Amino acid sequence: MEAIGEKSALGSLSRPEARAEAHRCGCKPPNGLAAPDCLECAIKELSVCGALDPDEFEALERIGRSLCAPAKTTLFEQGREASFVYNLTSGALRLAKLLPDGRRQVVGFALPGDFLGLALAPTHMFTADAVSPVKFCQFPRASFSHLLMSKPHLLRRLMEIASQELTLAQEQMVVLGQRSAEEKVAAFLIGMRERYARLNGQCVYVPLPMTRLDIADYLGLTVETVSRTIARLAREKVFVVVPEGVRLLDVAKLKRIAEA
Amino acid sequence: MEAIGEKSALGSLSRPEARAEAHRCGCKPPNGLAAPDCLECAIKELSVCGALDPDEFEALERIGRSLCAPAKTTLFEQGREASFVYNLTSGALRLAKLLPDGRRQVVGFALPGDFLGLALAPTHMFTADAVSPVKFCQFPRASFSHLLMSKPHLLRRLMEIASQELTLAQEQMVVLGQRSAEEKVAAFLIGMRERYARLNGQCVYVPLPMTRLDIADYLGLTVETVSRTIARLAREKVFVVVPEGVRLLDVAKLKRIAEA
DNA sequence: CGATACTTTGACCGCCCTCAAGCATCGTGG
DNA sequence: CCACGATGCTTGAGGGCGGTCAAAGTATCG
Repeated sequence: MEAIGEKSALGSLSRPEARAEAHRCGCKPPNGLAAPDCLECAIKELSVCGALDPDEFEALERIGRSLCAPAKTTLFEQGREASFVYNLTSGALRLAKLLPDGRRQVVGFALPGDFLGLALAPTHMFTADAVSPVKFCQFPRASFSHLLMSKPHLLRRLMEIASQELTLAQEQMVVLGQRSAEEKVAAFLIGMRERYARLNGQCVYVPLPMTRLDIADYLGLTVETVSRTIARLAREKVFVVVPEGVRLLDVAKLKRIAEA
Repeated sequence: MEAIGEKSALGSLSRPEARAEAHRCGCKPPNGLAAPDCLECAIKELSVCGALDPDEFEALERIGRSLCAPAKTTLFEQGREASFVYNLTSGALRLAKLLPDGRRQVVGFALPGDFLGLALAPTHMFTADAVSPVKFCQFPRASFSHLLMSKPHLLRRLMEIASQELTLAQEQMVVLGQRSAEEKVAAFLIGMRERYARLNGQCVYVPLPMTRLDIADYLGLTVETVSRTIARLAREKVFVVVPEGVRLLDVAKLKRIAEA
């Protein structure tokens, strides 16, 4: 998985295949290379940007760029220098840590509004791959860090997001450490539903842009167990499996399993 | 487990047994009820306070109190209102989340220098119990939060700690999700060793103030498995079990197992 | 259409959990 | 001082959940 454009205008984007991002992700201008239009941004209230004044938006727009990329693009890789911080505006990312022997732990999925770069570390702590076509804003880490110190509002907001993220990580520890396969899958689906509900409103359709393997590596299970568990829950009429997701039939039952 | 002194000068400390904290924890004045002496604090460089100027120390001292408590004291409980934030200066705490059916996930152990209250949430996300006699500083959450906004240095430092904590939580997800029992125990011991090394300097003796059950609930295992795994590693001469901890014999081997 | 990646299903097995019992340590009270 | 109960730790025997291995089915894309 070589990194193309490490020194290109795109930053450290890379893809296993190659080229032709422009028409594949449908961005105009090609690759969506443009200053972000923060005031028009659909998810700004749900994101870091939510805490900003109009003049602060301008400061952000000046240092940032709006980009897009097709599925399977690697935004950045674990261990590499963290040159940028990111804000996802559309699509979904898989955030994963790789072990030397090939095992993988997915530490989260980023959805629109999510901020990447909370770690403030000089290198990335995990790899971020697009599991669907994505749009996102990209800010040079140094500029962003500098902006932080002059805008206590922004820093405070980032701190709130970091602590929210920490709380979520601790919830996930409970899932990984204490729950059965069925409980894990149920908790995952309820979690995804709630996250999409904040974006699109409550809905019985839960999108699952990631693969079964991604889910398995997120829950500390194998693909087979995830597949079997989903199949069983579908057989028990808790939901039906539809392309790219599930349609919930018995939300109460799913919640009961998840919160067991 | 009733909370004594919810409205007392001590804040929300509670213990299953009762009274007599003064001589049992050996604090003078009784209960260690005193303004903290931040400038004299042994672990200030390793803690939040590390980022402060002398005048900022004074501000902290004004709003805070130095306290101590014997083992098994509950500093605060999951779900209760978070009236205070804390800074541990001595001893160790178990931070745990309880499931409705009695299962428990230990989300971490606090050691001297660790800050509690990063979540910035109105209620506590986990229960904090002393696993050994502890000394700590306590700050009213509102005053502390207010101080934060007037001291960008302090906020920035807290943000760094939060992101460090988040990174650690993601590491722990890898341990919980991907590693075998033996790898979990090894990773735990290496982790504890490193944390104590920052406090006391590198040393082959690793203190384990918590019980086997605490370790098990931290690693997503059972007591029996933890006990058996420790016994096996001891049999293989990786370490010897000593009161309140282990003495490492083969650090390299332990690291090899942990990082597998 | 053929290649590739993803998903599902089945059969088997092993790691870790469960259940049970014995042992060590410690604080308490007679 | 020792008896005791409580708490924590260890060890053994057996079973089950989820992992492993294998193969077939399905969708996607060049």
